Parts: sequence; structure tokens; C-alpha cells
Amino acid sequence: MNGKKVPEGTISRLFIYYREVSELSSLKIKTISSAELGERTNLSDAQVRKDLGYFGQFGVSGSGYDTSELKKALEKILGKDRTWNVAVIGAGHLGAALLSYPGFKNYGLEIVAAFDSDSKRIGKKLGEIEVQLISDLSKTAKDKKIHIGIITVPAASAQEVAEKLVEAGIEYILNFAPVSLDVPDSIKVKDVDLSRELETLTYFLVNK
Amino acid sequence: MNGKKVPEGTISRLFIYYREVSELSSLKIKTISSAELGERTNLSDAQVRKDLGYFGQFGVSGSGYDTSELKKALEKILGKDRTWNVAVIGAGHLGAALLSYPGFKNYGLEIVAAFDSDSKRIGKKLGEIEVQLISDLSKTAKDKKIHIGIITVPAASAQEVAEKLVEAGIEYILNFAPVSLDVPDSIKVKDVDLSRELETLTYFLVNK
DNA sequence: TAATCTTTGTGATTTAGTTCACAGACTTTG
DNA sequence: CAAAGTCTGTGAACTAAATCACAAAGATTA
Ligand SMILES: NC(=O)c1ccc[n+]([C@@H]2O[C@H](COP(=O)([O-])OP(=O)(O)OC[C@H]3O[C@@H](n4cnc5c(N)ncnc54)[C@H](O)[C@@H]3O)[C@@H](O)[C@H]2O)c1
Ligand SMILES: NC(=O)c1ccc[n+]([C@@H]2O[C@H](COP(=O)([O-])OP(=O)(O)OC[C@H]3O[C@@H](n4cnc5c(N)ncnc54)[C@H](O)[C@@H]3O)[C@@H](O)[C@H]2O)c1
Repeated sequence: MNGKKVPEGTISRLFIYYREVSELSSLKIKTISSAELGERTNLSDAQVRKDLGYFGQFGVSGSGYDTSELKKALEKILGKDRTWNVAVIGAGHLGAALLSYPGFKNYGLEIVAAFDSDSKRIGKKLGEIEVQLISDLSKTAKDKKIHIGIITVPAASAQEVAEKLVEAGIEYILNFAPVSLDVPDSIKVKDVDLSRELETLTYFLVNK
Repeated sequence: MNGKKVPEGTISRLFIYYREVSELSSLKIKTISSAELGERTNLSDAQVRKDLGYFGQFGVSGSGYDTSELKKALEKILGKDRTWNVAVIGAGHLGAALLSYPGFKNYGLEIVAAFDSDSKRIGKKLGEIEVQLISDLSKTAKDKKIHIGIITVPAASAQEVAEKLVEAGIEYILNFAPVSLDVPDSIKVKDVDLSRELETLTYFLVNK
């Protein structure tokens, strides 16, 4: 990697390239050009090359990228050699959908715990995970080495839950509640605001 | 609105401002400055002013924005005076979570139909919606004036479903499947790639 | 009503990210 | 093996978006 700052968009796209070359490699397709890879991912050839360029030189002039080598290189860059433990807070509809999704494992993500405040839900199994009382969060987070917390509680409880996650030592939060969370700078939060994604579409529907 | 092109990020943030001033207005808080509004939404005061500036002048020097007036102005800008009909394709875990979410209504979004290809699911009620066979899509889309389609089918079926949505005359797609969809330029697609959101977080976990 | 304070609206500046474009590396063809 | 063709890697140019910074408008104070 050269010294330059890597845009977050680049990181996100590397995961797309990774999926694509994994597929290609398993199909025994040996090489691919940046143009073809861009074609398959709806990105430009220049974008593909520039993104990879932040981390080194992986291609061969005149032929392109060796799929299995690029796959290996991306695994190293992206920390794909290990699994990340995740906790879901809020075992409602959305939490249940996430807990039942087997696909995360393929991406090196493992949901290892689920929490709720509603005593009626405690002890129930969702997927392979038994729902625990939210007060166990701190202890379980440490025991199970949980790195990421997903907030799927109602908006009104989200800030409170975020604070509990911070207290439990979790530094990365994926937040599905439609509120702006207030957390220390050291904590990275990503918001997934589904209503807003849809609403934004409607604007373009009106103004096209 | 002045003639300049409005960034998509601005549109998305307007919905955040809208939520906030709705809340403030209902709390009988009469005015708010860009600095305070920014504080509450984790955005800068300059960002707030610039975003609103694309659409006109809504503030008063020295005191700020009148919450109920700004709310009304945003309603107009954002097309909040009407409801948008939405269809969910794929009545599995994620589709079920979306169908059971009552919150969309508050945002002017109404899920009016759900489709699946699995005959075991047809006829079942999820929330208030009965799951229909995917072959009914085209007719129902027209009858119910559906504008937006949400894809919650497995990755392998997503492209096929996207084509059916296009065929049914739907122009806006929210895609949850982790694949790049190939659709005509006139169709607007937004991807919500949950695995990738989480994976992107793990990169920063490794490289901090 | 004058002086002071607050806050907007917006050009100018800065920062970030994408696309261009081409020299040079490697491959293929005849 | 030389000529033509392909494709990478990367500065340079461009585009988009965020932040700055301040004049002007209005509010507040005394
Ligand atoms: N379901 C959707 O499709 C959808 C769509 C858009 C946004 N969201 C957002 O996602 C979040 C979850 O939605 P949902 O449909 O799963 O809601 P839900 O009501 O089905 O589930 C919420 C769960 O959180 C639990 N909970 C409440 N307070 C808690 C606390 N303090 N600690 C621990 N658990 C607590 C509840 O007991 C419940 O089980 C909400 O913020 C919602 O706005 C959901
Ligand atoms: N559940 C999650 O938390 C989660 C997380 C990340 C990504 N996703 C993605 O979201 C999508 C849906 O996930 P899910 O967990 O709800 O899956 P699921 O298997 O529970 O549901 C998929 C549904 O789609 C239906 N289906 C399949 N092919 C179809 C077709 N051609 N036409 C109509 N219906 C069809 C199936 O019958 C099934 O009911 C997948 O692409 C998945 O990768 C889900």
C-alpha cells in the first residue's frame, strides 16, 4: 500500500471485487481485465484499477488480473482470514431476519448473541441463537469477544442501547433505527435507514 | 429553487431535517437555528443552510427557522403530500420484516402487495398483505399503481426479478440481494447490501 | 434609536473522489 | 522476431461536495 488515504468507497468496492473474483476463480476463469470486472460490477475500468492501485500492483499488462491471485490479495487486504463476532440488540422483526440469515458466515461475520428487553422474548431461539436479557450484554460481549453491535430496537430506545454497547466495549455499530446516535468519536457508526432510502427514491419519482 | 443541480446527499438529508422539525414543531418549539438543527442531526450548521439554500430562503436572520413553516416547506419539496405504493418481491425473512413494519406509513410509503414464487407461501398473510404469485406482478402493479419494488429474493433470482419489475412498469427498485443488477438506464436502483455494510466496518476494525 | 449580538444566505475556497489519457509492460499474431 | 494489439498503473484534469467566512438582515438590549 502506498501512503495515500484510501476513500471509504474504495474499501466498500473491494468487497464487490472480492465476491466477483471469488466467483470467477471458482468457475476456473483464470484472468480478468479491469474492463470486464467493471462491466460485471457496474463500475468503470478506471475505477477498478484506481481502487486496487491503493494497495499495490496486482495486474499484468496485456492480460489483466489473475483471479485466484487477486482473490488472495484481497483476502489479505480486507482481513478475510478471520471471523468477526456480531451481536444483535432488539430481537424483533428485523433482528429475527438478520439472525436467520445464513449468508453472513460466507462473509466472515458471525452473529453470536442476541439481546432484548422484553422478558417474553428471552430464552427463545432465533436461528441458532438464544435471546438474552439486555443486562447480560456487557458480560457476554467480553466473553464472546464481540466486535460489532447491530441496533434493531425502536427509535426511542436506540440511543440508550448505543450507550450500553459503548459501555460494553463495542466500537462498531450498525444502526437500523431512524435516529442520529450520539456516541464518542472513537466509535464508528453506520446508519442503515431503510425508510429514508425509500423516501429518497420518491423524491426522484416526483421530480423527474 | 435556484437552477443548480441538487446533490443526492442533500435530498437524503432533507428527510432528516424534516423528521427533526416535525418533532420540534409537535413539541411546540417555535424556532431553531441551523447550528442547533445541525447539532441534533450530527451535521454542520453550514451543511444545513447550504442544503436548504438549494430550494429557497426559509430562515430569518438573527432568529433561525420557524419549525412549522420549515416543516411545511419540506413537505412541499419532498412530495410529502401523497403516498407511494410499494411492492415486496420475496416473502422470506427480510420481506416479512418489511411487511410487518408499520413505520413506513408515517413516511408516506405503503406496501400494498407482496410476491413470491414458492407456492407454499402464496395466500399467507404477512401484516395486512396477502402473498401473491409472482406471475400476478404485472397486473397487480398496474391495478394498484405500484411505483416502487423491493427485491428480497436470493441473489441468484434477483436479476430475473428485476427484469420482471421493469416489465411491470416499475421504475424504482430497492435491492437487498448482494448482486449488481443490470437494468435499463431509465430505472433507478438503490442497493442495500447489508453484508457489505458490516464487512466494510471490519476493514476499519483491522486497520485502525 | 444606537450599539451589540445572532444568524442567515451564499460566493469563494478547500477537500475528496472520479475520470481521463497515455507511457510503458506484456501478449498475440503473422 | 517484429509489428500490432491489449491492458495496467498512475499522474493530471476534472467534477462534486463540504466547509469557510463574511456581508447583510434581523433581533435584542439599554
Ligand atoms: N422492520 C422493518 O422493516 C424496518 C424498516 C425500517 C426501519 N426499521 C427500524 O428498525 C428497528 C427495528 O424494527 P423492527 O421492525 O424489528 O421492530 P420490532 O418492534 O419488531 O422489534 C424491536 C425489538 O426491540 C426490543 N427492544 C425495545 N427496547 C429495547 C431495549 N431498550 N433494549 C433491548 N431491546 C429492546 C423490543 O422488545 C422488540 O423485540 C426500528 O428502529 C425500526 O424503526 C425497521
Ligand atoms: N435476512 C437477512 O438478514 C439478509 C441479510 C443480508 C442480505 N440479505 C439478502 O436479502 C435477500 C432476502 O433474504 P432473506 O433472508 O429474506 O431470504 P429468504 O430465503 O428468507 O427469502 C427469499 C424468498 O424469496 C422467494 N423467491 C425465490 N426466488 C424467487 C423468485 N424468482 N420470485 C419470487 N420470489 C422468489 C423465496 O421463495 C423466499 O420466500 C437475499 O438476497 C439475501 O442475500 C438478507
